[in-house]
Amino acid sequence: MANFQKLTPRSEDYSKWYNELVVKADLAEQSAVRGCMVIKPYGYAIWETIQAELDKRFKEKGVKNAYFPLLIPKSFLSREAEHVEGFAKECAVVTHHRLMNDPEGKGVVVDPQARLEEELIIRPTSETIIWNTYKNWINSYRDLPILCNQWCNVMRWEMRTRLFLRTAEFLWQEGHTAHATKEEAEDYARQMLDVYADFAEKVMAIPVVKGVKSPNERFAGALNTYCIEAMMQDGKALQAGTSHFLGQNFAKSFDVQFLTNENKFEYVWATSWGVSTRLMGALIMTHSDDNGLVLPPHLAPIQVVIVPIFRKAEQLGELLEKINPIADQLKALGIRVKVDTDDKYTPGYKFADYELKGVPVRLAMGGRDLENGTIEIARRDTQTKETVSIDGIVNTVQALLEEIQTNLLQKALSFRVENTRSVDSYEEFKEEVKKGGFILAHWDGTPETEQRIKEETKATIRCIPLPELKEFQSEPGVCMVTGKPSAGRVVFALSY
RNA sequence: CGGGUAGUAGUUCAGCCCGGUUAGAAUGCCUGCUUUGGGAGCAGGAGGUCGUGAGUUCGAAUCUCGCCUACCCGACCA
Repeated sequence: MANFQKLTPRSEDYSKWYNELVVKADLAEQSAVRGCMVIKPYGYAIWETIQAELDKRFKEKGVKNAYFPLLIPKSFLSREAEHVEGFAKECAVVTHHRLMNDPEGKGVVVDPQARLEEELIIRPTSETIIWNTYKNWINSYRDLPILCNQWCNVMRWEMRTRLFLRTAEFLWQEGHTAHATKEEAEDYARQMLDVYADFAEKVMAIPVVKGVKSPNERFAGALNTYCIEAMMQDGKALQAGTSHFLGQNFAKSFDVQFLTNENKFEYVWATSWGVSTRLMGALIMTHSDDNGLVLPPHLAPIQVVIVPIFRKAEQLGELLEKINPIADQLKALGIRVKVDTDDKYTPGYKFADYELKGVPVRLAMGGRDLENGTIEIARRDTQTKETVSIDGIVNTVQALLEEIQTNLLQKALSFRVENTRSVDSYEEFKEEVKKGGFILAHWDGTPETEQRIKEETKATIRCIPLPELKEFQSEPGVCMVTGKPSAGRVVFALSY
């Protein structure tokens, strides 16, 4: 047996495990640029599936895709006071437009003559450039609503970065909608949150808590921020998506008014919503184990891998006579199948490798199976395998993929339930927070109290759960810190 | 951005303290033979401006300083 490198176990060092997994499962790697990653083909294939699934759901909500510029005039950012306050510290700025040969012969230097009159900001988010554009698109109530989304990259000059979880440049989608009424905009922001939650649970098998952010955690420039919060295996919370009700803030900053059917001018109501490549991080930290990635079938680039076990080329041919029809039938059902006929690696190597890559179902067939009319079927999520008759294998696999999808969600949900608890005293809270998980506690609703809790325990309010989440509702009580009245428990946790 | 650790072959690392031929190992990679039911074996081969720029020195992977990058702890954030 050769010396192969296993992943650092999660119990030993969770973040080391995460970093190694991302690289070894071939999802992404560091680039030459600080904080910026290269997303490798296998990782990007997962992202493309995420995109495709979300895009389909957006379009069902009437959203159309568009594209706005990467660069934003510096002056735009200062139009909305809170917005600039929120992003100013992490912006990359373009100041020149030309290079020249170094007069001293050391490569190229920035041409000082080529300084821009107004600096351009590499978008950290696109509200400003989009609202500047919407101004030209909107005259009357008949122009509304505008429901646009763009898939793009953004840049936030983060101090400390981690692959997928927090990179200086990341990929995302940002939806920006314009509405005639407050009610319609609020409702739309809420609906998009449902789209995200449904996607997270059905496709990514990640259970999420839908809620609203406390004022401290709200998006810069928003009146209300809805979010979905997920619990990672180490008990920390990860914000998986946000949907903002922006009120008329951006309309006022960019003077976007429309004429109502009563011939009056009114400011437009806005929403914005987004999810990013951070979802990849959520995916990894929700399902994967010490043997590598575990992918929910709905997202797996390869859903089923078939490994023939053979000695000679003739034997491979015999095996393929059985395997190819199975692969074809699976493909006909829309299942993504790979038949691995490579003769360079041994079956053992392949098994370990596909486990590292998170392929949900593995079929293996060798000489014994040929004689017996059987096939070995192994599932990634439970690490179990059995030898079954080749008859009906196609239906078995199809059903198993759905079972794995369901099982992953259930497993993640159970984990969250086990690690969610109510706490009433602040002393107890301080102890419980260290153990990780979600803590449901009463809070007086003030930013001061939240800030104090954050400073003393590092825990933040992840969200105030929506009323529809029955298991998160509670009787009114008193704040665990100040003793002042509290309408209901909110979710506290350490977070990414 | 502050404190700490590190950067040598594709990867993981040894060598550095105490400067001195041609910089090593394992693994991976290539070729051939052999093997294939949980990371096979043998033989041969390719692969490194020692992160980068200065400096000290007759001589630097090794000593000094700057810079870059990664990781950990803070502050900041999706």
